[in-house]
Amino acid sequence: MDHLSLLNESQRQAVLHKEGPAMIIAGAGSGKTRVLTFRIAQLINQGVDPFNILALTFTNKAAKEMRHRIEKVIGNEAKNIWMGTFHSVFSRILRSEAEKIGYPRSFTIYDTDDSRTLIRNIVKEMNLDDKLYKPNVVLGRISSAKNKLISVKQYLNDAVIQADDEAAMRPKIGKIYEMYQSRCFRAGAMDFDDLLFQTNVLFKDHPDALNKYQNIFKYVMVDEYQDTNYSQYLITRKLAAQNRNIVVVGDDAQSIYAFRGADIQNILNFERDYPELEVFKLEQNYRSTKNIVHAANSVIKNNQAQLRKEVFTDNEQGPLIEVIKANSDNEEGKLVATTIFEEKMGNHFSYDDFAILYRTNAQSRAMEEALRRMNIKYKIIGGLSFYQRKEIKDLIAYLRLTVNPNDEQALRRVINYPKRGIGETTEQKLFVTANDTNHAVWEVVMNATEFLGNRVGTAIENFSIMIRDFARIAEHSDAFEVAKHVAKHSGIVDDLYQDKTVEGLARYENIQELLNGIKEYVDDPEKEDKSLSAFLQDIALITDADTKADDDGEFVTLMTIHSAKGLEFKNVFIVGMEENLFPSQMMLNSRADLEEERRLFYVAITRAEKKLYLTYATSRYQWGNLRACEKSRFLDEIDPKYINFKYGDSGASSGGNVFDRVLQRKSSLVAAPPRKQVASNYTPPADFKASDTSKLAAGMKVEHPKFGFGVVEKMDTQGNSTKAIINFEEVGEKTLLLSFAKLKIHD
DNA sequence: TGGTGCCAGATTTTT
DNA sequence: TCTGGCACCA
Repeated sequence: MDHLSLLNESQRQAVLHKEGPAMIIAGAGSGKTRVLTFRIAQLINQGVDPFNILALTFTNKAAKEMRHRIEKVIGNEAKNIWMGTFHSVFSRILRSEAEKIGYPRSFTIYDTDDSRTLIRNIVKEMNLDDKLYKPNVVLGRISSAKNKLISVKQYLNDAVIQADDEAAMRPKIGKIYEMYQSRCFRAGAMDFDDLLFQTNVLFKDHPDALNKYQNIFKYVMVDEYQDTNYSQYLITRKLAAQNRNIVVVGDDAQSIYAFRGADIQNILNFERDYPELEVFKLEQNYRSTKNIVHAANSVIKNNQAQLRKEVFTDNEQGPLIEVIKANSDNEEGKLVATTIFEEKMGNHFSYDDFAILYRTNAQSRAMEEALRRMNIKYKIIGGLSFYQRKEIKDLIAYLRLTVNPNDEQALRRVINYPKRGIGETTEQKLFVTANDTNHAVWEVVMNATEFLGNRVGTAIENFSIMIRDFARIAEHSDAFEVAKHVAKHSGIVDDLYQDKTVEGLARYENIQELLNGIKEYVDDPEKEDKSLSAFLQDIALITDADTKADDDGEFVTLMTIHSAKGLEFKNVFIVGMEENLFPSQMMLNSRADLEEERRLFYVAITRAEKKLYLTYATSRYQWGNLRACEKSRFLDEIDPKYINFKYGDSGASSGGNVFDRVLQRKSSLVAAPPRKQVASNYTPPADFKASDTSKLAAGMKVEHPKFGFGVVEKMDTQGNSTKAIINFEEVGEKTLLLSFAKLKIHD
């Protein structure tokens, strides 16, 4: 095996480990992914069937990357490995076993927004104080119960939990949990936590199913083990119970998801469950310079709770870590942007070599502005994801309803969008009737005239006829065909045509973009199931962090530290190194919280290969107010011999007093140009009629009911979908999907 | 029923 | 600053 020569001794031992339980403690940058990939390749080379290997990762991205790397070593067989996040692998399994636990095969996956709205509704229906029962608080409580595998029944019967809720003045949470769970069940929906919870239920109540998967997954591997919660821990324990071939990889110093129920206890549980366990420690860092590794070590030393491990490196010393002080968040952005520009020019870096990491998504704004001003291309990972935009959620809601008409949240979302005269009162009546008569809401919807009388009844029944019509199409068409039909006939597109503001145009384009995305999904030869239902399952678990980077051009990457885990960059900026921001003020209440925050800082530092910059500002806008900031305690925890201090240049003018900054802001506000509305002035003529676009070609002049006149620049045909890139007189270049856009050809 | 306008609360991180 | 919820009116 020639690839074994690429490994150091402890890596090699870990790779060669074949049978039995093992734990790999892998320090940051110690070649963990390489060890995992090689081990899988090694197993397959030794005759293990890829279908018998289950590899669980933390993000879809990590899974995809690992698959690629294995493919490089062993070729196409890599496709057959079961690899993915806990959520995606087990939703796939639940999908085929759904009936066993009483859910429909095409169950809906509720995202956090759906869960929150449902809870808000329940709180309202129960006449509880919504100031006390805030959706986020309630959901958090329910979620952590589920992650600890506490069912509704157990929750209600547990004296300690009940006392806890009472002490918090929220005694009704158990009741809400009960309602919430039964509503989800009736809607044929699972939330994120249910995907794990119900997998446990399936394995507990159906030994035959458990047995089946125990026999499939002869070799189980778990990456980022320190971030698993109890529910996940139990799933892996059950799956590995028969063959005991389980290998977990983790680093307690990088545990940053306790807020989501991750429990370091799982590492200790693991040692208890498998006394015959072998432990491998990977301590040599291949990623970063000595300065960075030592600085990271000096930070993590401040944590009391940690497994003993000494990360070291043979890499060069490298430059000192720069600490940069700015007078405001905007100046911080400016300093970061200019530094990136100068470094790139001076050292022949690509923009891909830079990442800006922050604690909260809100901080991206100042950075974006500065980068834009300097014409530096950037890409934001995370934040408000594409699938969270209103118009996208609307169309998705129609699609969800098409697949699963019991989906309550989807129904609420679109029953009166676009407006069809079904108001809030009627909507309430629908749900009350359903509850009173013990019917599914969808039953009531289909027979609305019977329950609610003729006037509104007809409107509702028409709506239901439309949805059933969609469902009929979905039976024999792929996801793209259905989506295209739904976009047109639901009235969403027409509704967006009405809106001529910049935002309106953007929304319209987003719908196009979604359709393009579905088209790509359907054309992807690796996807076996092209049904709408499969597509919906897929996107429910995709986050923005997973979407592939835009192929062309180089970009500076912006993201939260959480999403940066597992990644590495030559140059890293950690911005907003301020008290109450990083560490976050929500994390200052307990030692455990503060230590998690410190581990987060450790993760951030160890993303850097060559050079690390830490920046902070002495004032910052928050909720529209300027606030003074103090530099983070974390800066003082780094051994100063690894640091070089630098100050923002504009400090000389005024000393950076907060009040001066206010004045400066005010004057710059006055000077700022008025916001412009780049709406198109074009209004389509009353007799606008779309032409047959089958012979459309570059150079032709066209008219679009929303964008006005334009010239076709380029046609782009892929499979049976054709896109036209059109340069419009008023709104510039747009890419339109021909099967969808209404165009009139002028010759 | 639907539109407007005011007020309060939000920012921690993600599957 | 921005958003979403709610009250009030047509």
